[in-house]
Amino acid sequence: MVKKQKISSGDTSSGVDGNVSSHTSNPYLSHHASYSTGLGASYGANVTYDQHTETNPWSGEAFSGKYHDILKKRTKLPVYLFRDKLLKTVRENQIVVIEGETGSGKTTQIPQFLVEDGYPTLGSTCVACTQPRRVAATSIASRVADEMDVKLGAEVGYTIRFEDESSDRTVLKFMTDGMLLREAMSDPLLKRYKAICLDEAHERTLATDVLMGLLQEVIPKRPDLKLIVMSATLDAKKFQDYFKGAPLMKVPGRTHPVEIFYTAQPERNYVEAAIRTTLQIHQCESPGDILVFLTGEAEIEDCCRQLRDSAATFPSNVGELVVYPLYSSLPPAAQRKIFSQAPGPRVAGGVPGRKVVVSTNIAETSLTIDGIVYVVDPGFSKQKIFNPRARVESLLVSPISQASAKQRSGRAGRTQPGKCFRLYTELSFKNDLQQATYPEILRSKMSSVVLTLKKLGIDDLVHFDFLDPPAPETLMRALELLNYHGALDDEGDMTEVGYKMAEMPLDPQMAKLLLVSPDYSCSNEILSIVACLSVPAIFMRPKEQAKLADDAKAQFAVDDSDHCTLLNAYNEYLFNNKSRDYCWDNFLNERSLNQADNVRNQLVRIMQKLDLPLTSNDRKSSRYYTAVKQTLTGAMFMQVAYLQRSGVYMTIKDNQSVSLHPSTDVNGKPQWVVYEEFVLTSKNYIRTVTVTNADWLVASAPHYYDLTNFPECEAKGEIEQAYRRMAQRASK
DNA sequence: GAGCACTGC
Repeated sequence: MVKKQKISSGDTSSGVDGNVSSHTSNPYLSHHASYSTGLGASYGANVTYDQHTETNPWSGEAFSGKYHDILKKRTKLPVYLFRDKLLKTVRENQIVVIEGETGSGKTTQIPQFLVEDGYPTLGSTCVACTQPRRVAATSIASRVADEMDVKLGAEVGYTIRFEDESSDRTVLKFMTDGMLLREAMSDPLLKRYKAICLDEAHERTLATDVLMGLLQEVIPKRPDLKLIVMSATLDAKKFQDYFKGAPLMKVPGRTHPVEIFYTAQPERNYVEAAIRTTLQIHQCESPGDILVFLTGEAEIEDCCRQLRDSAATFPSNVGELVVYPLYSSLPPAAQRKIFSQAPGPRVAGGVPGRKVVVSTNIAETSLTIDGIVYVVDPGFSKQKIFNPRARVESLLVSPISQASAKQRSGRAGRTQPGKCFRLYTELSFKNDLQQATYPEILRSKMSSVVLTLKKLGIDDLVHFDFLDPPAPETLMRALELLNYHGALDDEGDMTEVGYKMAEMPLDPQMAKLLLVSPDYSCSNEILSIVACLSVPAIFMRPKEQAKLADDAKAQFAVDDSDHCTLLNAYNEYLFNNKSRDYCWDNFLNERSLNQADNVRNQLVRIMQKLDLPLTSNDRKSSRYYTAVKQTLTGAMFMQVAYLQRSGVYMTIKDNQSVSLHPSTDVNGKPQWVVYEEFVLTSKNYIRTVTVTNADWLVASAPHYYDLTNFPECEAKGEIEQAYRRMAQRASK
C-alpha cells in the first residue's frame, strides 16, 4: 500500500541525513493518510485523488476545489509515472541527473516531490529550484503555490533580485541561479537547503556553471544535501560524467511531432530566403502561425517591413498576414502584441488570416508563443565572443548550434504537429553546426567570477572543477586585473578591498568606483552613474528622430565627460519626479531609468552596510564634476586611451588603436580619456568616455603606471613628466 | 559619425 511505502521512504531518507527529528515538522510526513491519497491515481493504487476529502497539510484546512482540478492534470504529466523511481533514486544517491524534455512537467513536479518526501523542515530548511531567468522563477513559483494550494510567499516562494517572496515558512523556493550564487557567498555550505534542483542546466549560464563547480566542493561536506541536475536531452551524459557517474533518469516529454525541412542548396542571403519561405508558407500551407528567427533589431524591422509590403500585393483569396517584430528592447506593450490572435477570414467562409512573429533568440527560450505551427530558421544568431588578449567582448553574427536548431524547431510543436524550415542543407546541419553553443563561461570575462569564487573560499582556481574550464589566459587576465585593483594581494589572496568589492552585484571595476568615491566626497554621484551604467541605455535614439534625440541629449551634455552626462540626465529625471512625460519628451528611456533607480537603492544599502559614507559635492561648485572625473580615473586606470600624434587613440598597455564612439558628447579630441567599454563593430570604438590627465593617473595608480614596466609608446613621455612634476611638488 | 543577441546579482 502506498501509505506504507511512504513511511518507509521517509525513514530511509532520514537515515541518510541522520536527523530524524527534522522530518517531524514536515506536514507531509505527519499527515501520511491525506498525502498518499493525493497521489494515488498516478501509482495505479487503490485510492484515487477525488475519492477522499483531504486536508491541506500546510494549512490544516480542506483542499480547495481548484486543488483537485489541478491535481487531475498534474497526475497526467509524464513525470508523474517516474515519481516513485525518482524519489528512490534520490534517497539512494546524493546527486541525480534528470534528462527531461519539454512538456515532461519536471520543473513544476520534481521540486514538489522532494518536498513531499520530507527533505525540508518547516521553519528552517527548504528545497531550492534555480532558473536562469527571473520570469521563470516567479511564474513557476506562482503555479506551484496553486498546485500545493498554499499562498505564494508562504510555503512556496521565490527570490529574485529586488524581490523576495519567501518567508520562514518557505519549504520550496524558486530562485534565479545568480541569486543562489549570491546566497552562497554568505552561506558557503548552503545550509539553508536540503535539496537543490538546478533546472535548465543545459543552458549553461555563467551562474549555473559556477554553482555546479561549487556544489562539487560542497556535496562531500554536506552528506545530507541532495542535488538534482535537470537538463534537456543533449547534455545529460556530460553532466553525468562530471558528477562522477551520478545516476541518470530520463523523463519523456509531451510535444507534438515537428517535420523538418532543409534547403537543397545553401542560401546566400538568409534574410531574403526567410522572407521568401515565410510568404510561401502563407500562400501554400494550412492555417497556423509562423515564427521567424533573425539576429537583431534592424534586421527584424527591415524584414517585417518587406513582409508587410509583399503581403499587401497578394490577391484577396490569400488570407490576411499580420507581422510582429520581437526583441528585448522593444517596449513591453509592443512585445505583448505577439500574443494577439491571428486575424480571421477577410470574408465569411474565406481563408483565415495568419500571424507572423519575427524574433531574435528571445523566442528560443525566454518567451513562448502558443499557436506557432511553422518555424523558419535561417540558422544564425548574435553571440558574445571574448578575446582575452585584447580584453574585448564583441557581438558577432554566428551560425547557431545543433542544440539551438532543435530548440527552435521545437517551438513549432507546442500545441499541434508543426513544420520547421531550416534555411541550410541537411549536410550543413550535420557537418558545420557545432553540437552545442559554447557555454557562457568560455565566452566571457572572468574577473567577476574569479572574485566570486575567491569570496566563496575557493583558493585554487587552477584546480577548481569547472564543467568546462575557461582558458588559462582568461583566468590570468582576471587575476591580474583583480590584483591591480587591490582586490587580491600578490599571493592571490583576497584583501579587505576584495571582500567589499565582492559584496557589490557589479563588475569589479564598477565596484571599485564605489569604493574609491568617498575619497573624493562624491559617492552619491558615482552611485547614480554606476546605476545608469548597469542598465540598458538610458538615452533613446529612434532612427526617424535622431536629430531631435541628439538635441534632447545635448541639454544634459558635459563637454569633457559622458559619465557626467549620464549623471545629469539621471538627476533631471529625479528632479522631474520620474515623470513619464518628462522621459518621453526628452528621449529618456523610462524603463531603464526606473531600473537604474532600483539598482541605485540596492547599492546604497550595500554602501551603508560596508560603512562607506554617502557624500556629495555642491552641484554648483566646480568640484562637482572634477571629483567624479578623479574618481573615474582612480578606478578605471586600466581603461585609458591616449591620443597619438597621428590623431588615432591608442589604449594604454594593450596598444589597440581605437576611435571615440560617435555617440560621445566629449568635445574635440582630448589627450587622455578613460573609457567604459570597448566595442568592436565597424571599427574599434571606445564608448562612454571621460577626460583625464597624466597627473591624476600617476597619482592614483602608480603601481599600474610604473615606468620600469611600461611599454615604449608616445604616452610614456607624458607619464615621465607627470612623475617629475609629482616629485617636484613633493620636494617643495 | 554609429547600432545593442540574451540573461543575471
